[in-house]
Amino acid sequence: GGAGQGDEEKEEEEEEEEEEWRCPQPGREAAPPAPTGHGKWAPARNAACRVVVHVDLDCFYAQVEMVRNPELRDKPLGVQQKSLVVTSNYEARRLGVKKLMSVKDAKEKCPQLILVNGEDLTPYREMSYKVTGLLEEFCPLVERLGFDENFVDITEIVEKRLSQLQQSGCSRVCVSGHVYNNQAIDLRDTTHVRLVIGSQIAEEFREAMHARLGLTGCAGVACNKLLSKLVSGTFKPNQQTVLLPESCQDLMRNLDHIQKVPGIGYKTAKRLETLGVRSVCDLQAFPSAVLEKELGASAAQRIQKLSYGEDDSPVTPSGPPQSFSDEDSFKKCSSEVEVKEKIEELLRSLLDRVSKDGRQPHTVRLTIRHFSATDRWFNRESRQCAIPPHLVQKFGKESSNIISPLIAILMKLFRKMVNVDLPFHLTLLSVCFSNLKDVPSSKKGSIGFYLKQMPPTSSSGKSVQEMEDGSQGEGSAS
DNA sequence: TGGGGTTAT
DNA sequence: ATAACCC
Repeated sequence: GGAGQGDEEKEEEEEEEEEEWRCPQPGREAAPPAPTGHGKWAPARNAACRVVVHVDLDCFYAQVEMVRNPELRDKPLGVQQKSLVVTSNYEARRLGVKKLMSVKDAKEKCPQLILVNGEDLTPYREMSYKVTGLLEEFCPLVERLGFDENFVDITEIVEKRLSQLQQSGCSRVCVSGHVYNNQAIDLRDTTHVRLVIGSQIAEEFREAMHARLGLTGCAGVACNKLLSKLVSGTFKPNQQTVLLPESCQDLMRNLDHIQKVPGIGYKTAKRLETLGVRSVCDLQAFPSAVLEKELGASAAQRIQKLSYGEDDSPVTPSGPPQSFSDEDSFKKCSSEVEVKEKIEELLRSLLDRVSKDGRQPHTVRLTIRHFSATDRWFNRESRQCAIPPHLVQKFGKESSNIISPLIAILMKLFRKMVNVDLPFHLTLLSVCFSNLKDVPSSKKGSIGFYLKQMPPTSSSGKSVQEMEDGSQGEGSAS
């Protein structure tokens, strides 16, 4: 369904920023009290919609630094990685510090700027997962996007509250926060009602984040991920906005460039420009057949639907991370010894993270970037390989010397990419563990595990022997 | 111009 | 293994 196409007749109602609404008068075209399984005669606008919230933390790294050190609260603050200010707080933004500004420019614009180093992402990563975890307490369908954004599919919570409301005969529902375009709410429209309830839940999310974690952020509420994400940015620090379907086209056409559409990145935007497609309107009106020849049928259909605000992609629960990586960039690295030292440093912190996670990676990858005066991106190369099983087993364990065999593997991967007999000039090294698997429960070979986890079966009661058998290959390292 | 992540091909 | 996308 074209979300914004069906312009049903609806009466104008009085509305303000925070509204109160009465239920439909009995006798007028009242919405049937059917949560989802309505009959075939129900008007199309009563079809159940998804309700998706996009939660977007305000200037995340800077906020985390301010939570860690409240003295920074009211001062202009920037988070620095190498020669860049990657994020700043609103005080600094007021004084002209923009996202991803060079330290040089930022200091010129704002000499009082306080800078903290943010190259170690550990505090941000930890806070990020606290936010996701908090949202997961409300509802299991939480998808992460980067460290500072989450999508939550709250359709089920909304349905539950809707039927509670209907059963209790409650006649008032109040929107929380802004309504995009200041559009009038029609409470006879169950989609409106669902989204209004969604706005209340979004408010609860933000209240919980502030009360429990001290964080502020924006939220957008809409019928799909695309729209919720786009609408969350309409009122910016620490506010929320709900999009009603009738304003969908407005939202999409207000985007000044196609690259603002999430899912249309740098490359496709460039290719579309070649075709003369610059605005969202251009993309909507562009002949599908031509677009499919240029981008392939799949991508073409997907992005053209995106241009109409249509997005049926589900909120996919992220769960634990699929990979752990650690990287470092630098001006120059040109000897094998240097490479080995850098790799070892990356490896140490990675192994720490992996062992805290508890799962075992089965793949390791090394990525490098060669120096290039022009075009700093694109020239990354990587090689990966399976981690030999005998090393995989050593992952959760303390003390075992897993680090030197891993360095050996990574140096082999390095030599697959770089002929060390020739001069080289690297500007980045990255190590990534992936293909993470839960450690098989039959092989959790630590003493502590057996002492604590003795299961109810009688056969496992004689585990003193099993413990010694089972720990032969693994526990011996300690 | 950071230091991360994901999915598709 | 790379290329695209996201932050």
